[in-house]
Amino acid sequence: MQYTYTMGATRTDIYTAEQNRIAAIAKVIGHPARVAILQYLIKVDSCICGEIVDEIGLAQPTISQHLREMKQIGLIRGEIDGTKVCYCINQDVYNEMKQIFDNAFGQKITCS
Amino acid sequence: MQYTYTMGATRTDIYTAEQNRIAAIAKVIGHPARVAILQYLIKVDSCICGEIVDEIGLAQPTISQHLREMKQIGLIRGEIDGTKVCYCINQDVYNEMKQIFDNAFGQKITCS
DNA sequence: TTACTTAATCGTAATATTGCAATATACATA
DNA sequence: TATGTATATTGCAATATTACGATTAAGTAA
Repeated sequence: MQYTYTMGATRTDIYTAEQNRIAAIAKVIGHPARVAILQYLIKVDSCICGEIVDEIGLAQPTISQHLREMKQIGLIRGEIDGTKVCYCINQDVYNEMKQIFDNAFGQKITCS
Repeated sequence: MQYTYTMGATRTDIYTAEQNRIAAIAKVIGHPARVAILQYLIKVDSCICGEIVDEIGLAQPTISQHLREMKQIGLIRGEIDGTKVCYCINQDVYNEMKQIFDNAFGQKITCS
């Protein structure tokens, strides 16, 4: 027998592109380290990777990994400046994220 | 040497309660099946578990598992009605979720 | 009581995520 | 060139998540 799914992995094939996109963005926010990074970037506008490492309190490779995930969905951008990398929020994707929770789910209906 | 972390698990201890709460809510939205369930519940207002199973296209135990996660953060409620369970959105937590992405991250600043 | 319906739970297999040490890379400086 | 600085990558250990078959539990109906 052939399976239409892969054991353990999310079945992205049975959802719409919008549902997968919403989930991908929410998933990135779904870790407190990345919430903290996002809040910090909002506060300071832009900063180098080392500042984020100091701010959050995780090891440098762990922060680097979280930053990569945030970059992959386009939520932040990293600009190389010598040996340093300056990170800032990508306004377009940040706004997309906000729109999702404003509009994508529509207005709330009363629960009976 | 003693470690202050548990290998593989998220270090919730180094974040604020708000950061952990935001992450917990976003994490639940961070799977397309749960996005689809939420959208469906918004559309039909309330329905029994079996309808969700038919709608989404995952096995019944898998849907049951997703529903439990949504219940755990309070996003939905399940009311037993005979052999059936009627699910609906919990307006309070739904609004909290929306507030988070309206207010918690503040207004966007321009990226240099 | 027996059979059916509905949904939750258990058990399991597989992938995904989290975290860090060690290392690699790339630039800067002496 | 050699040393230092800053960040990314690799490798690994451990936990977490996803998915489903089998079973259980609880109500309903014959």
